[in-house]
Amino acid sequence: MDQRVLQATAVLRRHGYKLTKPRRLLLEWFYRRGEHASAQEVFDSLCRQGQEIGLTSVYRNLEVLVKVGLVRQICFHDGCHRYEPVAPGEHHHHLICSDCGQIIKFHGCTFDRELAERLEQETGFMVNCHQLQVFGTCKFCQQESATKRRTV
Amino acid sequence: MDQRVLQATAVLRRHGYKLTKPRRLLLEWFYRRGEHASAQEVFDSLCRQGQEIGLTSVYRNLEVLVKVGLVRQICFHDGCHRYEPVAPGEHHHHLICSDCGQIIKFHGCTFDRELAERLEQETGFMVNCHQLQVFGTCKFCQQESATKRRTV
DNA sequence: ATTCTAACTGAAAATGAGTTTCAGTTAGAC
DNA sequence: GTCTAACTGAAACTCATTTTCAGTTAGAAT
Ligand SMILES: [Mn+2]
Ligand SMILES: [Mn+2]
Ligand SMILES: [Zn+2]
Ligand SMILES: [Zn+2]
Repeated sequence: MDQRVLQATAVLRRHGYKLTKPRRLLLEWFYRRGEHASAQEVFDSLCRQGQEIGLTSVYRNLEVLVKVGLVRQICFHDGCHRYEPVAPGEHHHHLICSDCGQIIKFHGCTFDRELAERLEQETGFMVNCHQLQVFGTCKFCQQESATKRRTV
Repeated sequence: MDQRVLQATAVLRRHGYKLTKPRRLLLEWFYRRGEHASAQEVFDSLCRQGQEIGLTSVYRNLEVLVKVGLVRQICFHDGCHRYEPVAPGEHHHHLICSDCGQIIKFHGCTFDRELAERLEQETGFMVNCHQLQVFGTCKFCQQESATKRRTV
């Protein structure tokens, strides 16, 4: 079994979860396939691979994987939640086109320990993680709307 | 009519929208009531006030207000979209308790023009706005889980 | 290895946020 | 005032996600 899947299994165990077939399939899928997938997309992809898994289990176990910190849930305002594997030591955020929904990831986050500590002191919260979404218009959609303006 | 509603009306007109009763009710509601409300909550609150408006119109016009930039849509991962009025010159983000869902707003964002410009150059996007969510555990939920651990 | 059972699975039904439809109404241009 | 494209709201619909429940399984205990 893949090294990452093995480590993830240990994390599940530590939280009192068994390693079941659906969980293994999800972990393998994320570690070889991808980012920003919806529950339905993961399900469809696994079905196409000929794997046996129920859509209910996909939803249920995505929730488990998010809870133990192996997967991150993100909202891109496109009608469903999307998921991506958490890679230790890696940190990125997303640039989203408000017109077409295209998603680009980027590095170089400006959220720092200083701000986190200030928030903890001022609010009593214990800060755990953060998500940043930058919205804009992609190159293609900019041209698109420029063309339309000229034509009208 | 309230000054802010009047200004907002001008924005709507500029974008080719009429000022209808539902739109006026929504604007008035946001400018005197609040932040982080779901469509259903705005609807319920207006009904309790004895106002006549359909839930369909609430959804439809929240979309319009977001499109013209008078209202912001945010996802707090609690099952529905939430909305808050955009106040020019004001800029804040949110600290969310992963346990109980409590939302605290904070100022002092570290997203800067420099990062925005770097993204624009590297991706060709035109950056418009951004949202930052910081997740953690609130004071109450920290105690809660400490107590539970001791009791078990 | 066999037994045991709490955790787990998946099909089907239910839920609920949000959207679409459509017949009637209205803002506001002329 | 007249006219009509934009708008409204009730009802029907969509579809992501959750719940239910009868049957299965991981893995702890013996
Ligand atoms: Mn990503
Ligand atoms: Mn806010
Ligand atoms: Zn960051
Ligand atoms: Zn900011």
